Amino acid sequence: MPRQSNSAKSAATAATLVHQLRHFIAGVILYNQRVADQLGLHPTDMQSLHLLELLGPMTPGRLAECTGLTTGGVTVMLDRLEKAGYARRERNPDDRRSVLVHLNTAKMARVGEYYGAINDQLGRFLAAYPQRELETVVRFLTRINSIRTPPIKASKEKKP
Amino acid sequence: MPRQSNSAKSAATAATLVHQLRHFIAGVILYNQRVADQLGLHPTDMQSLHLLELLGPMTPGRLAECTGLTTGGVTVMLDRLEKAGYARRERNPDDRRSVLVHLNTAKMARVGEYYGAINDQLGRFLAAYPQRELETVVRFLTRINSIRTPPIKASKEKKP
DNA sequence: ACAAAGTATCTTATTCAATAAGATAAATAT
DNA sequence: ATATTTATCTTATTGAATAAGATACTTTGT
Repeated sequence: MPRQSNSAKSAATAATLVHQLRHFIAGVILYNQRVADQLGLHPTDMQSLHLLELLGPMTPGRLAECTGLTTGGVTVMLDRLEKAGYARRERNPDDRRSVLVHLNTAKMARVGEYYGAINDQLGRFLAAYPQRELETVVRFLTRINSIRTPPIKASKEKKP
Repeated sequence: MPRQSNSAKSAATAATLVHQLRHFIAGVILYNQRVADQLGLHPTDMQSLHLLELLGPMTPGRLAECTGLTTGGVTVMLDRLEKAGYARRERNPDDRRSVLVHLNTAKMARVGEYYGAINDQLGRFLAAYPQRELETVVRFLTRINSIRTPPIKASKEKKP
């Protein structure tokens, strides 16, 4: 067997990494879908709840950007989430045209229970994992998250 | 500042990791949504294309399991994908009730172009990354992917 | 200070993906 | 052989998301 050059080896590692990452993502998307189903929500709703948890209260407009929905779509989604008690609109002190979406933390705790099984498994997995390696992974993720995501236009191709 | 115990430190690392992971996932979901938009597809369609790429040809039934759709939903999605030339149904040699969904690789290459920008960035990022650390990350992802995902029922809560 | 332009959200009519329930056909079990 | 199970498809229906435009507030330019 011919020995690999360092760069070939590194390319192979990168390819494996991408592959494992894609598997991971596919699994997460399916899991989210299942949880959403259980809660009577849509993947889009789940995504919004996650975003609000991660980034804190934000305007419907920003939520539209972060979910890829139109602002009209966000309006009806918020009506839905508000009616079901997941979130509420509060006036934005900085701009009276605007509104801030806040989560209902009690309700979110209930949502969290649906992630309980996977959280437990993940918790045990991580607790048993070598600290040094976890730190390496954290660094990796943090850096990858800081990559400015790319020049994708938010809108559809127009036919000319 | 009080010094942290090792287990406290490890718990903190785990929490950071989960947080970064959630950010990563939210970003990926948004990106997928954007690409789907561009292609005139739905997130569900994208997910199916990804699954078929990752796992190879499979039956509509398995696709239903992996996407969380009903089999009827898969049927119409496949009609859609087939009409648009992304995939085709071929008879399953092992079971004549059944069918295998194959991707159109030429068309998938075109889909890949929409991931071009991010792939380039990711490629450069990974090429510049220390090989040892990438290997650590690959190991991490591989193990996390092998965790048998959890006891979530595929169906909605019934009201009793 | 005022009008014009810009921005943020909401409204409404419409479209079409997804579901639910059941039909069809083939495989497996009794 | 017949019954049961499994795999996909069909059809009617629902409702999420869009597109286009309305409303309300802010900012900018004169």
